[in-house]
Amino acid sequence: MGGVKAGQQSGRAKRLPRAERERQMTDAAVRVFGERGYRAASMDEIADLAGVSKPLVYLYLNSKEDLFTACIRREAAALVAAVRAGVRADAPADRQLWEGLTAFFSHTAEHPDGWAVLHSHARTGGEPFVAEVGAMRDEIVSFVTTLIAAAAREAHGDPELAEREVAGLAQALVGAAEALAGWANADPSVSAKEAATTMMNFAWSGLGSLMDGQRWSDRRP
Amino acid sequence: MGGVKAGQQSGRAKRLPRAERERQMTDAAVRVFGERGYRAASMDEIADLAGVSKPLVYLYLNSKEDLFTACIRREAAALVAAVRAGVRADAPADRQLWEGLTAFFSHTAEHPDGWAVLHSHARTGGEPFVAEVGAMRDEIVSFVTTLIAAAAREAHGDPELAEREVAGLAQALVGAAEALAGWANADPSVSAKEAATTMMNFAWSGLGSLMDGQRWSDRRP
Amino acid sequence: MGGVKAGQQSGRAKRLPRAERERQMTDAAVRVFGERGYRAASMDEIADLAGVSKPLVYLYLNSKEDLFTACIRREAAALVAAVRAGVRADAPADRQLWEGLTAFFSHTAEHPDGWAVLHSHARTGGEPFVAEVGAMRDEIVSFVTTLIAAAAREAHGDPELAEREVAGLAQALVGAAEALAGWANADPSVSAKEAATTMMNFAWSGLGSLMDGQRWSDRRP
Amino acid sequence: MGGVKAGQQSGRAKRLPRAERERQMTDAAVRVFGERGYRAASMDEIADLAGVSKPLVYLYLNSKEDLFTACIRREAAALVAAVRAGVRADAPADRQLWEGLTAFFSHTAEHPDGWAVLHSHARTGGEPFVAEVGAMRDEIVSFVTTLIAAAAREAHGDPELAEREVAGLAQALVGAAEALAGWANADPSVSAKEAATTMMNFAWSGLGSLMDGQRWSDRRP
DNA sequence: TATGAATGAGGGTTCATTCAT
DNA sequence: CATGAATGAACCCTCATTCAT
Repeated sequence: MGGVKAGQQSGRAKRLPRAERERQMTDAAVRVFGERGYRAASMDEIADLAGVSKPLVYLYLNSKEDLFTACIRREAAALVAAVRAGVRADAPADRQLWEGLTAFFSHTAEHPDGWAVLHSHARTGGEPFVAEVGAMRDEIVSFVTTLIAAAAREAHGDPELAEREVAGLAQALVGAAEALAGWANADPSVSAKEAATTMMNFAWSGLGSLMDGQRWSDRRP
Repeated sequence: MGGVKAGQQSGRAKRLPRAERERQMTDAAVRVFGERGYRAASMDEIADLAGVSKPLVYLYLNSKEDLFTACIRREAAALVAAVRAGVRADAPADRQLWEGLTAFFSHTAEHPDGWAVLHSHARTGGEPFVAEVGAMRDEIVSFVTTLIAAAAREAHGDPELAEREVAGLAQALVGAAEALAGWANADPSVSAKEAATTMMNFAWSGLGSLMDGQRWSDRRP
Repeated sequence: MGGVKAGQQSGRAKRLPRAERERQMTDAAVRVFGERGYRAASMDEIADLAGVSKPLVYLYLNSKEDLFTACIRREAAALVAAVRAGVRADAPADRQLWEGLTAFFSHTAEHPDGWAVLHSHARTGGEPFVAEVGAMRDEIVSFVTTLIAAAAREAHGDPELAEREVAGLAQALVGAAEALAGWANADPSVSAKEAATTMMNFAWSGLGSLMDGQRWSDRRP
Repeated sequence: MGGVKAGQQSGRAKRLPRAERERQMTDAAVRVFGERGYRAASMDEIADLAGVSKPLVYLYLNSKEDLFTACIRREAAALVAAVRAGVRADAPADRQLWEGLTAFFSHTAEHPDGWAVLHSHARTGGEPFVAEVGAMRDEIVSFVTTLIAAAAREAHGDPELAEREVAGLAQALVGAAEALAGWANADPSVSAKEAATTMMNFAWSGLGSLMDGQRWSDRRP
């Protein structure tokens, strides 16, 4: 069943500059952490997959915790960069949101292990990792919030959204996107664009209604 | 560091009927699994917190895997029951949805460890556990889907929602609700009703627009 | 694979006189010890197969070691009794030996677990058990020795067998018989009489030659 | 009680090449398995006697089962090699048999733990081990059979031994030899040559009679 | 007579980590 | 730069045995 293939454990590894070796190791680590989770991953498997000996991993990356942190940082940075790169700053806000979502779904689909590290595993490994991934989430939430505010100004001039309301909305939005990412990645026939469009359909008109001052009420007219 | 306080490890545990001991053990297990995750949880800590010796845990619950499965089943059943109990079947669909969401947010807020087991940990522990929570999730998704369909019929007669579209929407909705649960539980000042209302505001009008045939489009008019 | 079927673990066991309960337990113990060996056998399985609770086993048989000892004693006594019963004291010595062998092969074939306890397991469980089964072996060896001596007197008047020589012969004889028992029991088409006849063919003429003073020599004529 | 003296458990073990450490470990394992049996032996004791930590044993030998199998293989190979080395191929068949027996008794006397592993313990540890020793036993039986056949041709031209008869004889012979080995090893005053001679006296003339067509019969003339 | 409830002790196995070369 | 050799600590699990009814 799902297994990580063995690395090239052929004798002595060729000498390489440190930066590249570190990249190899982090690559391997992301794969193993992504497939197994933090606790279930073993440094043995990581070193083996990277094609180096365990002491070298410790020499460069210091400890399992540090290695995992490095994975989180790298994958988070890559995801944020991908989203940023996918957005044209001069486009209208809704278009920017759609582009960002598309980039998000594309990137997570192409880097499932990295996404698993961020989404599934970093949140179950205890405080230090949660904080690490929280930083990225905040960055994305803030980006989305900016877009929503921009859209609100574009379309309505005076958005009647309280700050607390926005916070909840952002959580819901990001959570919905994350769930959709899982769904889209599990079914290869779902493209990133399709997922992004579903999100827009789901969220955009709701946001619009909110900005128009409409609220759902449990008291019927 | 988050820690579970030690149980009464004083001498021999008082004799109790099996059913009650089993409940104690499962209680402890939910707490430890919820705080640490499946792999990081130790049977020693669970036994200690339950105030019994490890062999008794094994005698009654058989293995770590079985114990975790038992936790998942119990917490899933409790959550589903809470949601069902919170809904008045004769209310309008949107009201039912709001009631269900309120019950959902209430229950997860009152049972954070159980919710962590279901939401965070069961999904990272490998196939058997994923299947176990999947069943619950399906049950909830199906419940939500029914409500949406009912609302669509009530309000629009002829919902133009393709099946694939509904699948994506359900994922997004449930994902949003789960994310909101995390947010609401982290901030005690957010009540379950507030979270439910946020969800309704976010989702209900969007669903309405969809049912009216409106779609977001990346081509501007 | 080889497994011991579960006993009647139906609720509370009926009250029985102690002697019979002890027999049930020893029966079960012989079966489990025979199949698994001393260390691998578990008191749980024995109690279960006997259809009683574990404390009762301890109440009657005291400990695992005592229980195993009781098994050895019982099976050894049964085997010796079977061999004695199979021999007519007024027959010629060779006939007596054949009858004894036949009884031996019959009994071991009919009680494979008991035989396994004596032959395979009692000898690997450390000093106390070895001594126990050694007593039986000595008894049989002494019986055989008597027969050989009788035969020698019958046929030759003056047996030229040194005592040490007899000791080695007896070991070889009994070892051969034990090995044949394993062979015969493994193949159901081999009857006890056939095995006994093989033994006689193998051993009797050799003994005869010895008693006639013939010896094998490594110096060729 | 028979005990294995503690190894040098002082601090960190000196660095040694893997092959040598493996040999040390297997040596220790043979001793402990030989004295205690498979189940009763503990990896702790083996590691301690080998003067290394338990993880190293697992790193090199993989598991208790694999370690036991390695012991069986090594001791079986050594025994077979010793017997082969003791036999001059150009000697007459009976002389060859005597030489083989002498080598057999010598080797088992010098390696009592190895012999205990093969004879006593490998046969009670379940299928995998039984198969492993079975191979060796077959090799020896086949060797002996060849010798008997050769002797038969040398002396009698036309041996009238049915195949089934030979099978039984081989079992008896090997069983007798094994029993004699136990007897000889228990009494240090019995030399290997003496044991071998006893076997020849016991078996050779009997075989000769058989090949001459004589059979024991339970019907007296 | 008989048992359900409970445990101390130990066994096999794995893992993150370090030392010495 | 890179590794083979080595381990302390912990974990899951089982077992013989006892206590209280």
